[in-house]
Amino acid sequence: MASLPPVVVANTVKLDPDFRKLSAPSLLFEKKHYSTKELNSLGSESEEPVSLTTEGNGKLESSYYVPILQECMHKNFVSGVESIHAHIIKSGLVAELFLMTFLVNVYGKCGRMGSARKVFDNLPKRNVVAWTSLMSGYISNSRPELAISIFQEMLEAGAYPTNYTLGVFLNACTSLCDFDLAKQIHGYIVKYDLDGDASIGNALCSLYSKCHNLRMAIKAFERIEEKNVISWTAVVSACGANGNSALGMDMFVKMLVAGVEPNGITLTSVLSLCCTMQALEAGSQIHSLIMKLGYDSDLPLMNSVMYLYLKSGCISEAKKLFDGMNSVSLVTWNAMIAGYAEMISLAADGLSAYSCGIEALQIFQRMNRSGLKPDLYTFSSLLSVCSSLVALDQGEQVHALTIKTGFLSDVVVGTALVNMYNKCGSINRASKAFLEMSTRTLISWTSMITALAQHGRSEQALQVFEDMRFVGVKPNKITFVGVLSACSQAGMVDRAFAYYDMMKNEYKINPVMDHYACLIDMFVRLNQIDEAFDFIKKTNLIPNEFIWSILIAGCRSQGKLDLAFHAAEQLLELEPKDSETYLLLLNMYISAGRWKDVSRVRKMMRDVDKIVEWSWINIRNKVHSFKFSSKKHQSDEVAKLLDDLIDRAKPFGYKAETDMEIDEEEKEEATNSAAHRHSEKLAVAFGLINTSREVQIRVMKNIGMCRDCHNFIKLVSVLTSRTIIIRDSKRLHKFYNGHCSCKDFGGLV
DNA sequence: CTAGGGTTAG
Repeated sequence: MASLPPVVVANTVKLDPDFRKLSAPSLLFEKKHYSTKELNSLGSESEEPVSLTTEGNGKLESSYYVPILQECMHKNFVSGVESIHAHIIKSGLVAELFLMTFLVNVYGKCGRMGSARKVFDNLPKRNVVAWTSLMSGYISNSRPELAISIFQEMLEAGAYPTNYTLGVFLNACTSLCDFDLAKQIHGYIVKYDLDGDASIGNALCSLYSKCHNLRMAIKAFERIEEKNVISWTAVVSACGANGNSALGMDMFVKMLVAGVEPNGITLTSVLSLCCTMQALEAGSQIHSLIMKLGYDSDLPLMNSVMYLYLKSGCISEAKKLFDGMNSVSLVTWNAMIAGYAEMISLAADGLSAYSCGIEALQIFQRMNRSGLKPDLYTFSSLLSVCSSLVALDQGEQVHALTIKTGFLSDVVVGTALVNMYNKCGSINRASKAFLEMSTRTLISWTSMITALAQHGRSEQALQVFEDMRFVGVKPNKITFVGVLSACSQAGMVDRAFAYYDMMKNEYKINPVMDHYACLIDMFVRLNQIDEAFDFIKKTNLIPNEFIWSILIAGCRSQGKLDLAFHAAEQLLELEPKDSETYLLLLNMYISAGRWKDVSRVRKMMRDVDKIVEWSWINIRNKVHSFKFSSKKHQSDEVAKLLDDLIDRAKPFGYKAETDMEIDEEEKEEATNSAAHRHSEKLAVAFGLINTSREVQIRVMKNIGMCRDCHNFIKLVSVLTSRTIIIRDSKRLHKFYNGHCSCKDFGGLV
């Protein structure tokens, strides 16, 4: 459905400017509550709903059916609705306008638009509420374009829209992101001064929220004369959706002060704010409020509470909620899987990260056994877990499942697949997954560009970037990080600056630290340290920790130690929060024998959380983890293989460097066993022993690799003729035939 | 009777 011609609304069809008078009377019937048992008995064939019949000739009036239908709708009990519909026909009530109009609404809410349309077509008399219900049904069943054409049909039939109809129409525009169409109606609304109405104002608020105009969304909210709970909810979620959670919280507090009681939907929106703000304290207060207001059986709401606890690391709280739910939905399972997937990156050490990932995969298996079918959210979380664990085998299984369930064609799933293969070190399969996608978003393109750049395929990365521009997709700042890092890897200075200018001038994107880091990294790779410092001076750049680390690595590999120590002092002044940074400095001072500085850095390190070094390797669906350990703690087989490899590496010029983080008294032992101690060496050796020749070794490490291990693994790839992939906290290293895909500039410690 | 919500890839 293309956009509505502008004349239709404003001129051709006459609208009653005072249509607020036309709005329907309020609810005529009191709500009545039925137990689940009663409702279930309605669905069964054998039992007649005689219990509902009271007196007279056994004929029910339409007023009996409305609250029951409402209850069925609320519980999404579709067969109950159908059963009641059958009774309505039997009772000869099909001519009851109010009842049949309500049924249109109920069928729409239950996702049965075919039935809704049938009831609508057989209405004794069409009315604006039925038209509006039909529109609303199509919107909530993901066919907003049909809502627009129903609106046109309605106008052509000569019916007047009400404030509700215009609100619903705006919602259709919001779902379609058809802001031009919305503008036409908005013009009409402004002309007749209708934006003080809640139905219209609420819809305007959501509309502006969807087009990322928070200022206008708030303005629309403020213009509503009688703000109701929906208005407040709309503005709270508008703040959340546009990255201003704190303002959303303020709004929620204002709502409470104004004496408007939040409902389940409001509380869900507020919890989502707590989630993004990591506000566990506020979140648990909301949890109490939920219990107090009696919303503790609202499943979507409890899903949000559970997700907040998961994201805040309160696993036991989340599990308690999960186990306490008497029914769970797909969203519940998805939230659990996503929660554990998220925890991987927050985990303090390798082992707990790994167990979070395994937990996520096991939850998925339990979900499968419970008979629920996964959806795109399930798949994107699962693929992210496989990426984090560098679990190619499991990733392939998930890939197979996406084909089986038909979700492979989903753009989010396709992109997640590209990332999974990339992070598992298989750029070829990542490219294949990308090429097989039927539609691609900016994020898909950016993922592919970044993946190619990470694997050192700069020309291909830039080609994909040009293809992306050719098909009319507008790059953003993250795309340019990928582009600039491709140029940096290949040392293409001219092209790097051409793209840098393109970013600033053609796309009006202001450079951020990551862009500067790429350019500085490029100079460093070309051994142009002075140019790097010139660039910093020229742009008045205040380097961050990451940029200083790049500069230090460059100075060291060029033997410009004075400059390296100068940079190191600058870095120390930033008081890094990251113990890896201190390790780099410590390592430098140790190798220079500057023991005074060593103890100074050690003192500073005490205030920083110490990182435990971990590596793990996934072999035949089983994960083996290794930590920094001395020779006597290793298995004989691993120690023997490492000894052998070190001996064979020596003729190629390998010399074990002094270990980095050791105590003075350990210094003596360290020199001899340094090469044995780092976890990635142990994991690689274990992998070599336990896999066949054609299998690639995939190791994951929680902090950056050191230079010694990097040199050593390069030689191992020659000595054993194997491909070895190590993904550390900074990047992916793919070792093959004595070379690494990072071209030795992986920000090595 | 018609409006507002949760899990989402770089």
